[in-house]
Amino acid sequence: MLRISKFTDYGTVILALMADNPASTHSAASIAQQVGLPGSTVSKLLKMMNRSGLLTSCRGKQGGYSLAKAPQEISLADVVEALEGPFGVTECSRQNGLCQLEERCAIRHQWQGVNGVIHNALQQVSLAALQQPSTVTGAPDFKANA
Amino acid sequence: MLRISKFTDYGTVILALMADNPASTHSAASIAQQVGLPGSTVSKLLKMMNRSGLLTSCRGKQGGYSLAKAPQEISLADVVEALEGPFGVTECSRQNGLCQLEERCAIRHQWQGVNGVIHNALQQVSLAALQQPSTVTGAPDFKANA
DNA sequence: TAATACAGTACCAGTATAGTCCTATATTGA
DNA sequence: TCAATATAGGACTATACTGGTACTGTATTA
Repeated sequence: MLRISKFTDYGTVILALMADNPASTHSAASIAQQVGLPGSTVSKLLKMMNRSGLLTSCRGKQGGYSLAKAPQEISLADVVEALEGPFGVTECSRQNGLCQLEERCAIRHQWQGVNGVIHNALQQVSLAALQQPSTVTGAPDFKANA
Repeated sequence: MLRISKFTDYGTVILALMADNPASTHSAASIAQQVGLPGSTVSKLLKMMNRSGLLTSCRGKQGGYSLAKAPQEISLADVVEALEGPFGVTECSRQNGLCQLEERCAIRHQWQGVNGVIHNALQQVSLAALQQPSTVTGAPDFKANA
């Protein structure tokens, strides 16, 4: 299924919330309360995004998580890769050698092109853009060069 | 995971093969032999794509499957929808009422925008384009209207 | 030193995926 | 009419992934 996981979806919701106050630190509990998700789930997500470098963390009283970069500098592609691993809409666009059809596949390069277009689309949407009423629009631009 | 299923991947390979000879009928067995996939799997895929209206079928001797439309008129979006159901990269862009966060989600409309961009990208790649050496390129066009 | 909050990991249930198999039905040609 | 071919429609299985929970450990602060 061409769909992001719920975790990634939740991740973007959490990050968008944090982007409202990029300077302050947010505890897992307070985030969970605000987005309406189980604390354990939110905590797991925050840990994953911290390990991927999207967040910074601080333990102890007054501890919590903060954005590691400015909201303008974190894209949806970053979030997807942080929570789902290397980007790739097909087996072959993720890593060579995974697909049994690789040798005889006639359309591998075309899928890799599509992969790039979708990746690009996600890269162009930042956390800052997510906060705007309706930021994402327009159609991709394709060229038939043959 | 933002990835098409193997079935969808196989489906595009099969359709691209059929698009080489759009006029003739292809039996499941001959297709399986050519693409190097198990006959039962190919047969299942062909049945699904037939039911979705991408193919037409004919039983009996000399029977088989043919493309229901010209290769130019079948897009990757059509194939994805035929084999994976309604298009949607998030729960909320697939159908209303599926996501528990729907009420309080601040970024739902932005994701729906991203969904549209990706759908558009897939719609612009036809089976005919898949046959070309390197057809898909370019970056999507975004507008920040706020 | 106790409370707070993150770090890491293991675990479980539910669901999706990929693949196989079996029976039924339609078509064709001898 | 009969037999061979080929699709139609399922049921079924094993595996992997997903989403969610729980538990133990560690760092920070008052």
